[in-house]
Amino acid sequence: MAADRTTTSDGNAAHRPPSENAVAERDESLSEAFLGVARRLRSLSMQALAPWDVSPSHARAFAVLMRHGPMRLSDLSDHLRIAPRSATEVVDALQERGFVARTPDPHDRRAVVVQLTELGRKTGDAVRAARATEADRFFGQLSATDQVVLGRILRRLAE
Amino acid sequence: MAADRTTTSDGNAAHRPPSENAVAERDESLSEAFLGVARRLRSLSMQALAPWDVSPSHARAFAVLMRHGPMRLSDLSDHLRIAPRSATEVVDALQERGFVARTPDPHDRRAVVVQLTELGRKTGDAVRAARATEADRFFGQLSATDQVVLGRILRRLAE
DNA sequence: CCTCATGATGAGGTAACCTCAGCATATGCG
DNA sequence: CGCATATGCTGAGGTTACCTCATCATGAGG
Repeated sequence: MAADRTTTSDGNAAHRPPSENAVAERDESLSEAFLGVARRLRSLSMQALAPWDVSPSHARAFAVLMRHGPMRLSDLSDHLRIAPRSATEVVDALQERGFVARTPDPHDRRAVVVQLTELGRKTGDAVRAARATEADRFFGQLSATDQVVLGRILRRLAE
Repeated sequence: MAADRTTTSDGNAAHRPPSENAVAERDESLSEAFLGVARRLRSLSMQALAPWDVSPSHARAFAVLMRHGPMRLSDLSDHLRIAPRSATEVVDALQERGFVARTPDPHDRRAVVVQLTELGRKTGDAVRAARATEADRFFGQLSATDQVVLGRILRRLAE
């Protein structure tokens, strides 16, 4: 079903148009606020990546593969911090779209090495650019200092 | 299926135990870092709320109803910033567990008013406490100043 | 050699959303 | 008043992004 974008007409919901009047809470807990912003960010990312039929989690895999080159599926799952089974799914999606190829690991016949195809590299660059632009728009609402601070805070919260 | 917690044994994954060695990226983009932290936060929240068989999104609805009292389903969806259809689902779940009741709106026979039951109020308090504790543990990694700053940043990013 | 660990994947499940249709009721207007 | 249109909720069905458990092949150690 690869690039079957029958349902990708306008993506899904893009951003919330529930009833015009976004009442929304003012006094949320930090957790709620954080999750809320994350939801919004994910939605915007999906929009930004839609032209390549790529989702945020696909983009994460792209980033890892572009940064570190070919690697075993299990290594990819470690980098992404997801279960190996879930990495299989991401790779399936990327492979369907022709962005990566599975090749057997010469040192371990159980293992599979995932690597970007030529198309994958090109698309990966475009995706990276799109994400950067999108992030600029989103986090650009903050002062430069706040962006730095946020980065530091996030790094700490990620353990 | 209400409180069918057959699959709720240990929740799901709680936190990532993919392969011991969490390689994980160091130089992520702000977006990736943000989404990553959100994923972790959601997972921790789910654990914290599991004893009441309540999910993070249910907890959000709880919070709104406790803060503003009974309201129409569509108003709830506005507060939660989700589509009305999605609010129906949240209310279904809460009703199955006996936490809320649907009553007809006396002024508009199409509308449904959602309100907490006695059990809902009690559970809501417990849930609120649990969330607070959990948030303290999570955001407690940050200095008091950073927590304030983060709050401000989030509020801005939420528009 | 035989047991046990490990890599990937099939099967099936959850959470949290969404859209589109359809139905009932409300409402404005000629 | 009568009807077209708008609004409120929900059934049906779909997506993303994860997960566990079971299975199968292969690697490694005693």
